[in-house]
Amino acid sequence: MLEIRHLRSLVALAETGTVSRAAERVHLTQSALSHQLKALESHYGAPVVKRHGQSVKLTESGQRLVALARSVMGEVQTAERELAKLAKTPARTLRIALECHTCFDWLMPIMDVFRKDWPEVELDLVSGFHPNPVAMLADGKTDLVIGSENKPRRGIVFHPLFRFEVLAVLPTDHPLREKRYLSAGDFARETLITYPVPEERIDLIRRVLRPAGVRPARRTAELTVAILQLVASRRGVAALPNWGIKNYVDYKYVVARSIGRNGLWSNLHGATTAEMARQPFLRDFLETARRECFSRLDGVVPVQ
Amino acid sequence: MLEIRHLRSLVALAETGTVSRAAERVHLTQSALSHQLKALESHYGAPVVKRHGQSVKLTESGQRLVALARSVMGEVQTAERELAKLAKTPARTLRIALECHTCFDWLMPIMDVFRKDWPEVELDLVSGFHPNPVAMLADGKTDLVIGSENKPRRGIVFHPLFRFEVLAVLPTDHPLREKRYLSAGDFARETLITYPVPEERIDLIRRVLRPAGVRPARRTAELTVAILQLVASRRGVAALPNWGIKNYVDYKYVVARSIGRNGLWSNLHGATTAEMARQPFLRDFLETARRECFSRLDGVVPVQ
DNA sequence: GAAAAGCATGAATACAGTTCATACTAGAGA
DNA sequence: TCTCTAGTATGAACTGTATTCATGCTTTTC
Repeated sequence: MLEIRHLRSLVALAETGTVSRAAERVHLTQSALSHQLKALESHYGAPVVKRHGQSVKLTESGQRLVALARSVMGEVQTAERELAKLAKTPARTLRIALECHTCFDWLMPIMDVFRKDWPEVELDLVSGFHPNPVAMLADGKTDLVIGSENKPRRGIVFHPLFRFEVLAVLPTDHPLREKRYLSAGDFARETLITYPVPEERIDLIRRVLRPAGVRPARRTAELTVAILQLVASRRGVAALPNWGIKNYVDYKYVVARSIGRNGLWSNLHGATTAEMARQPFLRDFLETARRECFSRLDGVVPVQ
Repeated sequence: MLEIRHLRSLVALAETGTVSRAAERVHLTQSALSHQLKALESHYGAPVVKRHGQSVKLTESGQRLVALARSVMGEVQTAERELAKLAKTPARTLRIALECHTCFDWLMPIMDVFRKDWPEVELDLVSGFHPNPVAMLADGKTDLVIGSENKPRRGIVFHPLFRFEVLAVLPTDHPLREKRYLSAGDFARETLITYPVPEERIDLIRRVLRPAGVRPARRTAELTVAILQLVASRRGVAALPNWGIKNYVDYKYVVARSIGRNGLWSNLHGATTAEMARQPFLRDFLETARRECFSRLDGVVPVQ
């Protein structure tokens, strides 16, 4: 029997193009989603997806179901917004903690969009540095943590947001600009300008430099613009998300290069308690974030 | 998390007005539906139904959900019809066996409506008398049995259709017409005109006359009009569904009286195998039948 | 020709939803 | 006012379905 959960899965499948990623999106294992698809196919007596090399493609039946799903999910969303207003719970708050500094940049416009749909939900940013933001969820200190950490933990749900490339940012006249991509060794004699957070929070250090035994000098700045200003004035190099520096690169204020042959990619997640994950307004927030980020930010792709 | 099954339950609740009957409609126990409602209410933080004496009324939230449900179920239905056409299964057949003779009268127009939505489904009427029609389901001799029998049986699902009153039909000048309602004893000296089926299939005999030890003379006729013609010409009395004789009573061809103080009521069900019950076209057929009967037939009420 | 990434599938498992048993409440009828 | 009936609520036990786990197979990539 067709249920809304099947529709959700199908939409995720249509949007990600593979069973595994779709499964992650709807918090299932690849296996579970595979079984689900099989059940649907035997129920309707028609294939829903077609193997197509590595990925899967929706058949005509599948597309019809996705169309249904989109429409139904839209209606459900609208209805749930209205129900939330009718609910007895008076003022609700969504407290958001950020693990990554740059996220401020895209979060603000998304909060504005969200406020239109859910005026009765109070939005708060939990500021300051926190050694273990995810633990704050369990402690009830925050409701949503946005970051890249993704180690499974009892009672905590990770919602994939998007995937982006971390680029090395150089002064326009820096000699390394000649290389197509930078390697760990290239940073050895540079000063690395970062946000004021511990080393293990900086992808470049944790995933590239430290494994290669490279420890460049470090200097910190609070704001993205401040970091870029330091780079432009040749005080060092930085590693920042592609979407965060696009404008500065376009205007030739700085130049950007990939880190490593395939680039250094990072996945952004939203973490919540299992209970919060059930709240319609939270689901809506995450969906808004994904949708808006894909359309606003350049170089952002679905989580892999 | 909201699922389509919740929406189905809510529609049933809105249409029947009580939890018990709604539960029967969606093949659940009263308890299960009660739990379901509670879960919905705690999920949305708002009551969905309000106790209102014997029955229950939907709250504003409940009504909003029912509106959602109606819309979603309509879309699902449309989509499933289209999927059925895309399915590999070539020609499918719905074989209908009737336990009650009069049912021909309302079934024909419903089959016409159904054919428009599901042109690819072949409709067959399984004719002739069958001692145990429900057993034919298990034997694969038929797909749907319409009748009043309702004893639970492994693998067989009973879908409530509607409830109607069986009225005594008398010649216009019969002395019993003076009574507001007839009792078992009143039939003692009458000839009872029935369809040619065994006694236990005739509600009046099984539920009223036999318990009272009354055994009137019997005479049979195949068609409803033939029975009415016999009654009108004073060859005996009959017991027929209210909706089947309305026109004849309105034109004073015969008169009708209740049987017993509260009338003799009968529930009509459609029985299928559990597997067939899952088929979208079958669900659609039953829904069409219910909808059309309620709007076409006078004196028809939901199953109690 | 490995290695990696992805899907399918049978068996084991977990959990949500259902049933069971029972209590409770409102109304109808004596 | 008391009893009876028809309806709903609820906790505990259970069951069946959906999910995960473990694994094998296929395609792509280097």
